[in-house]
Amino acid sequence: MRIATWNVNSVTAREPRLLGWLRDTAPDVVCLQELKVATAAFPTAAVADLGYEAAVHGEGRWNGVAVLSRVGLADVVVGLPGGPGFPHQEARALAATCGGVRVWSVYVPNGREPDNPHYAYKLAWLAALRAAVAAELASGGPLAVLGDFNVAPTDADVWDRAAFDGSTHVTEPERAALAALREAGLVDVVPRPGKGPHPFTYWDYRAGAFHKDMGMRIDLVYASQSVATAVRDAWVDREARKGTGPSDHAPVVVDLDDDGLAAGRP
DNA sequence: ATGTCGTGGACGCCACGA
Repeated sequence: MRIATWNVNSVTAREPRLLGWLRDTAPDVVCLQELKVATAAFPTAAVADLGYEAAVHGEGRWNGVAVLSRVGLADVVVGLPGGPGFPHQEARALAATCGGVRVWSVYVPNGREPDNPHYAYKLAWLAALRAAVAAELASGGPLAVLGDFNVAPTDADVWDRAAFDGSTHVTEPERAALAALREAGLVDVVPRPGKGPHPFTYWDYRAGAFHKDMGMRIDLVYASQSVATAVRDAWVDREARKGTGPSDHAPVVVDLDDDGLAAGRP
């Protein structure tokens, strides 16, 4: 089974590239973030033509998450149970069971600046995610949380640590929130590097950041032990960041061994 | 370091978020 995550930065603007990427990459399950469309405006028919069912949680101008699957899509939960609002609940999480794996698509709040109320919201949101994940892990089934976490887990996950002094994405409390997810039972499935030493997944549109590899690894795959042990390969699809009209994020693709996955099921 | 995107409101640009 091939699973992936991609922050598309507007599914409307990215629709041609998304459809082409689905054809070329043929993932079984894809988690999408930053749809920037209302649920009704998601290109459901276009992805259905490629064989994908879609569970969509949109909200207009910002946010928005989805799970696309061609291996079944059941028990959809929209939103983060017990999650905080800013001030209202935003479209930042959606869960579904696909091919026997519980899959979450998450778009963690950005945080803006460490002294911004959005930063406290980010930490509260991550705490709620941990609680929701712990509840899911109690069932013992395979689980994978994929998405834009807006946190670089280590200093090696940003192009220049010094450039992030005083910024979000690298602070100790944000990293502690990721550590808490790992302590709850999830494993950070780190993709192998592409060009350059770091498996970055995001590069700013400005200043030629992509070509200078001034990136960050903030799109993460956090998998339960049974899923992590089934990982055959994981990589960043840098091709999707190239050319005309890319998202500022590249997809992360993970191949799972189906036998290993089956063996890990209770 | 802040150079670019994307969106939507009232435009032919601006504010905002990332």
